[in-house]
Amino acid sequence: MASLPSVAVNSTLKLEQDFRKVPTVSSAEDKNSHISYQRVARRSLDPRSVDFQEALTLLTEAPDVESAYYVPLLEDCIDKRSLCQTRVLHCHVTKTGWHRDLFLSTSLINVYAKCGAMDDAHKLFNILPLRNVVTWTSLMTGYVHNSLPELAVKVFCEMLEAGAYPTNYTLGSILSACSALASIGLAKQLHGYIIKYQIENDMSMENSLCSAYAKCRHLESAIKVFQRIPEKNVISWTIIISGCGDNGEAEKSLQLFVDMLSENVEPNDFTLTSILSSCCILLDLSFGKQVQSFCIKFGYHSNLPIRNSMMYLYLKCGMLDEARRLFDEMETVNLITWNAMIAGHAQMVDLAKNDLSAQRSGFEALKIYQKLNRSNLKPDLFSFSSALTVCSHLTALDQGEQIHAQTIKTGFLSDVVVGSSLVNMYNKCGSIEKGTKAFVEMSTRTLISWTSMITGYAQHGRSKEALGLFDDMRLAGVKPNKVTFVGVLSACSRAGMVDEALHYFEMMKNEYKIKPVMDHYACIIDMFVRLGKLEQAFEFIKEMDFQPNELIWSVFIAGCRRHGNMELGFYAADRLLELKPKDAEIYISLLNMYLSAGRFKDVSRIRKLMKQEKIGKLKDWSTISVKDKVFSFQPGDRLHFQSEAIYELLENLLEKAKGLGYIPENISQLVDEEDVEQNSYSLVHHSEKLAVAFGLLNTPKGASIRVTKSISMCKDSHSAIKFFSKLTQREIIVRDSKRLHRFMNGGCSCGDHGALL
DNA sequence: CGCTCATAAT
Repeated sequence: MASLPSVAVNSTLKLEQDFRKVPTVSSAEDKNSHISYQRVARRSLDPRSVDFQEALTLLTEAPDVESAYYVPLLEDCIDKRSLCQTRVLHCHVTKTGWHRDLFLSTSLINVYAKCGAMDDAHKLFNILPLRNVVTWTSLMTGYVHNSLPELAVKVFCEMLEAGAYPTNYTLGSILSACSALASIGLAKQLHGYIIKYQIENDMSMENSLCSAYAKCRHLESAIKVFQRIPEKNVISWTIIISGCGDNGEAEKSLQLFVDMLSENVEPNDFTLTSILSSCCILLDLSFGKQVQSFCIKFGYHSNLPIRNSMMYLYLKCGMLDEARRLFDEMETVNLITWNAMIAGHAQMVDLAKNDLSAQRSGFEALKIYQKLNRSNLKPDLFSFSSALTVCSHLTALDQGEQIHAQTIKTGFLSDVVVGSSLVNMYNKCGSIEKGTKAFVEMSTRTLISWTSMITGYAQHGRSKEALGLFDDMRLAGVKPNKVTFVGVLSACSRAGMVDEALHYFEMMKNEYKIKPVMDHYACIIDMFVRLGKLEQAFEFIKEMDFQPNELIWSVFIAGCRRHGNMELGFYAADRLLELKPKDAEIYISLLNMYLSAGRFKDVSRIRKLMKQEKIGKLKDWSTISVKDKVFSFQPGDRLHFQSEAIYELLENLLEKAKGLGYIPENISQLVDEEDVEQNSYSLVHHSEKLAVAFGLLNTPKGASIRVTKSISMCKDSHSAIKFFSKLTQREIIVRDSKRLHRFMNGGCSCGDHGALL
């Protein structure tokens, strides 16, 4: 090549100083003056030497410029993701006439795409007098990377119509659009093109094809493609490992990881995070720990995604302290770290409802969420939906409302998942009105949103609204699933709508081909039981395709007690005991049944069984949150600092309630013998009464009281709190292990069939 | 010449 023009030489001289600062210059590259100039030009873009504008000036003045000279400038635009600078460069290219160069135009499309400016990219594409397959592919890739896979497909079709032949690059790009769209039809078509156009077997493209099948949930096809890749690289393995994990074959993905190692393919950070994600699915901490040592061995120990995944694995396995240790050790964290911590603590609330420490981890989740807010990161839809889910479990309406406000401010409210979490939160916190409002204001609704609202109405005893919404949902073209039908059937059950219930039950089976599960039967049986139609309930139990479970018998027995059909009750009790239940609540309810029937032989039989089966004590506790602090109460609790005031208020209220017709029931039935010994009979109150009294004392007049309780409310507390709501003119919400109770003005939303014990 | 492949969470 001809010697460099004087101006360029000057710039070389100027830049040599910079070369001295940068020691890594390969002599091989220097032999080629072409590349050397590129290096110079690239160096010239270093902000320490010459700015971008100056580099452009150099190029303007330089003779014999080749299009490749622009490469460093193009790269600089990509590095900086600077749309502004890209436009300047584009102008320059146009002015100097280089825009006629296909290489440069294609590169510019690519740069615009990398800057996220697909409008500019496509405009430029439209005015090009000439296009080749690379130009088309660049535009398509731009759409894929900017999360517009539909448009990528559109461009692909236009390209075929224009008569251009796709290459392996084109197919690779469009296959990743296909992955994003998860469209199996498209995947198969593209696979067909590969064969039809005899596109050269290229490992990248085969990887993309494998990934597309996996993302379309056609794991078998993905595995076939994978097996046929002659030279599998680490990416091929990573695709199939994560594909198995995503498609319910987590064990298989662990096996593949082992296979990969035995074929001497070294995993990278992507592989290791994928495999840790599979460990999360399987809750396989021991495999996870082995992977952890791999991470150290291969030098990924401080890799953030890996640390996040490892931390999440500990969280998933319930080892919160270990996870916290990892969290504290991290010098850098990202939003995913925070979200994993929030979600990890949030799931604990779900796991064991009868465990106070699990409840505490819910509050810990909210604390972490608040810390995130004080950090330099901003919560996203994952943070919001997890935090809202926690609020719904904890009946923490105040915190939930604060988060609602934040979702509005940040614009995340429009997200369907956030919207659904919000609806769910309000409904679970006992505010069906706010839940409805949030639901109505959603711009789009998914199956989950509809189901959540239908279930909300059903839980609040608003059967008509629940069924009306179910019709709306079907009109909107959303297909109900089995969870939706649990909501629908429980709405019918609550309202005693026998014909409707049976109609929907048949609809579910015939029209939607959903096989009824235990919860569906439980709704129907509960309905007959509520109506006192025990024989019909019993017939239904006998007709079921499978053995009734503990829930079915419990519901049935509660009905037998209520309606005084003890013969059926005793029969059902024996069937229930055959299932060897582990739930203390079940035994207590049987004890109560035999006690009230005066069958003391059976009482001692049950007590003996409880010892045999090692059934622990009934763990009754309630929590209430006041001003962001959580207070928990146990039955007969006198340890609390406000004990005296609480008991005084309770006695006072109970006295007044008696005047209005409250009849205390023998609550000693529910308390274990030890407890009775420790406290005199009349002073033992169940935890929810104490929590409600505490709430009345510590919240402003007229404020709602929200309590969560570990087990079902008993009839006595239920009746008492109804009177409390009338006497104090307060709304009192108690979420127990089975139901939502909203007490207002002497009534309860559960329709008085809620107390099982 | 330039354009393609994969990861962590609700």
